[in-house]
Amino acid sequence: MTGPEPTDQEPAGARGGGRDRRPTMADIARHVGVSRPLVSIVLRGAEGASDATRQRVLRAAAELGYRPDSLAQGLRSNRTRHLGVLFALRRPFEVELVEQMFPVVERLGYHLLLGATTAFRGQEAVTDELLRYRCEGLVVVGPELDGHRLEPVAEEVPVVEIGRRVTRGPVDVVRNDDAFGTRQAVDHLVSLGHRAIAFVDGGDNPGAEDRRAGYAAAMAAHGLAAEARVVPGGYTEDEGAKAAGLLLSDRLPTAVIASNDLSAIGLLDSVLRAGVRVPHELSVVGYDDSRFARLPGIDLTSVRQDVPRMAELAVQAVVERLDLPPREPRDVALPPQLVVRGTTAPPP
Amino acid sequence: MTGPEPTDQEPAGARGGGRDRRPTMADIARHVGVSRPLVSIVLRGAEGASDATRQRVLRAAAELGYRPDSLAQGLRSNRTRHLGVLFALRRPFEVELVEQMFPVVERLGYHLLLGATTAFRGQEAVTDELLRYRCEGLVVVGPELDGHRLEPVAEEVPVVEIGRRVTRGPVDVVRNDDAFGTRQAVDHLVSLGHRAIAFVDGGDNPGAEDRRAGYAAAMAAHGLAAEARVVPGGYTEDEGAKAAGLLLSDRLPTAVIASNDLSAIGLLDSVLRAGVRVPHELSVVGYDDSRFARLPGIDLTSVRQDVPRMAELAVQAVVERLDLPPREPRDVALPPQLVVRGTTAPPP
DNA sequence: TTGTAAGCGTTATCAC
DNA sequence: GTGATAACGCTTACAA
Repeated sequence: MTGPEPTDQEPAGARGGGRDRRPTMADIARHVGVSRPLVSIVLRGAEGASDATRQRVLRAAAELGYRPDSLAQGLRSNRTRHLGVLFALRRPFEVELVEQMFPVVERLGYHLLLGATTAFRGQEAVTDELLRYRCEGLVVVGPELDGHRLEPVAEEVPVVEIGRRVTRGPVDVVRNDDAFGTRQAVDHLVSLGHRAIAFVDGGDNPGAEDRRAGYAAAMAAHGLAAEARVVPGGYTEDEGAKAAGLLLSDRLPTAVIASNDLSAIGLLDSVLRAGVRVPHELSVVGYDDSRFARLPGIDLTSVRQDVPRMAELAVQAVVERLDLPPREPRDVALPPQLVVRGTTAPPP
Repeated sequence: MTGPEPTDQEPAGARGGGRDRRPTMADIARHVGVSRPLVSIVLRGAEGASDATRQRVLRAAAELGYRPDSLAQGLRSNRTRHLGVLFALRRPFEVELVEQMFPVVERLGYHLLLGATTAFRGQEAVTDELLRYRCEGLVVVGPELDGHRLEPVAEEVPVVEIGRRVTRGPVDVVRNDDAFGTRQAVDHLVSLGHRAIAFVDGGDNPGAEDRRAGYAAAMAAHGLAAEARVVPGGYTEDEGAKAAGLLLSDRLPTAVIASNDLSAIGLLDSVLRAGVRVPHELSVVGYDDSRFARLPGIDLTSVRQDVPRMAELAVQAVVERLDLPPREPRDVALPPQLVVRGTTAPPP
């Protein structure tokens, strides 16, 4: 701890010269002349209060500027109605997924607590923080393969994984059919006349394994097993650029499928700088159909995942486990869709 | 409420067949054979416990898998040590800023509570949620101009605005010197030989007003007031594209400064599709130096804000108001820096 | 319909 | 150094 010594006293700031503490239900009760529980009933919208008192209580609450205390509510009722979501702030795909969760969570009567992993905080620390806040369920976007083990967490609260299954036990999984995605990419390229189609691997990132398998299977299905070529890579621009280096230094295929958009973009950059014309001499396909893929100047052919649907299914799965009796773990794989843009064309 | 009727009962899920409730301090106390407050002392690392009991308590806590309850802690101690941050999940610039806040907040002994505004939840709703959770301070990134009024909030907790001042009262502001940023852009273009330099406006978005003013002032300073031309726009790709339409349908300048990167990218797309060569026939400058600007295929000359420094200053300002006696509101404007890339060149 | 009593898990205050 | 007791703000019983 290098900063100012944290004092355990009441914070001084903002209370510019003896401001009142924030009003509680007791204040409202006193103000109206009823008991505290009655105020609670009214503010929760529960049954058991006359319309007359209801009016008076609500009026007083508004007057006093009352705001419910989520801490006290959660503590006492043993029900926070909060769902935690673990995701990486740097991954546009995951951020988009989280954004789509809000309306779903709201509709089911819950709230979303964001657990963002960053360069400074791994999945384990963030999970712990969410659980301290008594999240009732957890959605893990892009769970780490060798990282934090979620099994013990899944014993405590319902857990849903998005992107791939990493955890054994009663954990639901929502993902897209990654193998089908790369198969569509291969089909598309083959239909354009390509045969020498390389694949930039995604390492141990979410979905990467299936994308690789789908590529291999599709190549084999087209009788191109001998042409199949997997280059090591990852989900970042740097790794895509490195993969490009490997391809350039050896023999160049007529088409490359990258295991995600960022990697495709890094690869694009490298080959373009090396003087390779895209799509004239080399076709490139990405995966995710992220915001980047749609950018002018990139205009990347890519495989789109159904993000809103994934968000909806994931949240629903957690809530079901919360509100309904236990059931078998579910594993949903949504069909992705190839979006053809400017980086694919017939081979030279 | 259209979803399943929220039951107020205890959640059924995950407790697969009578799982134990999570252990509390009382459990540890019983396990070790000491009083509950003593356990509290040990776990908080406070003084007043012998090394012997300290060991035993810590061991028992680990054994039982104890996890502190933030709700109860916050409620009782009246000190959550949580700082809320309001930001838009869709704005890469704001996300980056938030990411940089984590280590700072941590270092000062606080935690960050993310309040993401989305298409579905505006600043007002999110602020309310953060305050219900007893955030002790609030960082507002890119405060809305005509939106939610923060004055009453600032009465309750310290508030810092990032990007521009919107709120009167004891609110600190951290921003970049937007006028200086666009001035650098103009200087750069003029030094390349440009005279017909247009500006795509940012509407009422954070910083837009000062960027426009800086543009106008710089043009005047170069004796180019007559050449100055402000086209209506915004901070999105769409608005940039629309602005491009306006420029194309009239007379094309030799250079354009867009009020942010996304708008510049939308503009780029439109002019490129119209057959205009960049930077040969038209130079383009953005603002923010976002991840997009650095992408190959975009390679946008842009104005960089010092994001980590802004994050640090903002957090420090809130914590100061929390821990230190009241002081005058502070308004810091950091100097941005022009980053020259491939979209600017001498005029034809 | 309303009020009383108790308790959620923790920390603060006091005795011993 | 340690333990009993009260309290944070709210909800859940149950009694009136």
